Amino acid sequence: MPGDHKPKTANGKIVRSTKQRQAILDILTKQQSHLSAEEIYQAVKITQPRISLGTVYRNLEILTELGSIYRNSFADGKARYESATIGHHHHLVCINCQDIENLTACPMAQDIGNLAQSHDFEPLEHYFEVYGYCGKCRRKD
Amino acid sequence: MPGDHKPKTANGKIVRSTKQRQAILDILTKQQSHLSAEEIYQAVKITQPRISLGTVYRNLEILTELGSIYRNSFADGKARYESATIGHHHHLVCINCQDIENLTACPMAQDIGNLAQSHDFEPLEHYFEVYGYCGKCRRKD
DNA sequence: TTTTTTATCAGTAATCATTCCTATTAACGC
DNA sequence: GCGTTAATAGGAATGATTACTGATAAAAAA
Ligand SMILES: [Mn+2]
Ligand SMILES: [Mn+2]
Ligand SMILES: [Zn+2]
Ligand SMILES: [Zn+2]
Repeated sequence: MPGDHKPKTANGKIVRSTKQRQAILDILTKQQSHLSAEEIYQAVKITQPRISLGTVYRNLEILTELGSIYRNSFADGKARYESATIGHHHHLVCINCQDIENLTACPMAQDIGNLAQSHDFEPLEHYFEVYGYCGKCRRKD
Repeated sequence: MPGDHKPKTANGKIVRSTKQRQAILDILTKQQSHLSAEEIYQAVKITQPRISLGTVYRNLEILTELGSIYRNSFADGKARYESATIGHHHHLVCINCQDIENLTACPMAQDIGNLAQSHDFEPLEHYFEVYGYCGKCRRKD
């Protein structure tokens, strides 16, 4: 089958299937939340007690490159990961309870998508995050 | 004059006027670029040779709180600061030459602004960044 | 002006997320 | 199974940011 290659990363190396990488992907697929590297590390240790934090970081990078997961960096300066099965979306972040809600609407689908022409810019990726108070926290105040 | 208060931070402390803080604000006002804390530190050392990096960080936090400057955290995980005199805007980031261009258009001014109602969410701040290739780098390729 | 108060300072240590290093392990094509 | 080499565990190193501490200097009070 021409064109049917093994998955490769940007550096050209063939990506092997390992228990550690599969366990990380499983957690993100089942939990459908926005987990930090440390949180993923704690969760995956249940089934893979000997896994190291470095392995978690390396696999999160590979899985992001493969398009299996999304990496999002939020205002607190730490990255959070989620399964890509849900598809492209954005985020509403509560500054009180830290809860992160997905937002299906995308600004690039609107007139802002025209910025490429007017600014001579070729967009590849984009991020849109809204910070504020979620319904629960608003009612507590 | 009722209502004419001294500037205060969130914790209620009066904000004093110091050479160090003024020098940091001057650099961001004159350069009108997106500088990291380290870059600001190097620039301010010219006029304030004894300033410390900790002082730079503390003042960037205070100036952000006062609304005099904007803090933006980009995908590389480090914060960059700019004068707030230009007003609210967003960013086009070139992934080749790292140049950051301002984008006046704002997604919140479009239909996405309605998300507050449909998601029971009270938006306070938001960030929109587009990553891709600027005109210069696109023509080199 | 002189004194008092205390926000801010310089210097430095500590923290936190992330990346790098190296010897060892294990996936997978043959 | 065997050999190649991607991937791993463990730990050290890095880089950005924050916290601590005694000294300094803006405001405020006297
Ligand atoms: Mn999400
Ligand atoms: Mn800007
Ligand atoms: Zn989008
Ligand atoms: Zn906006």
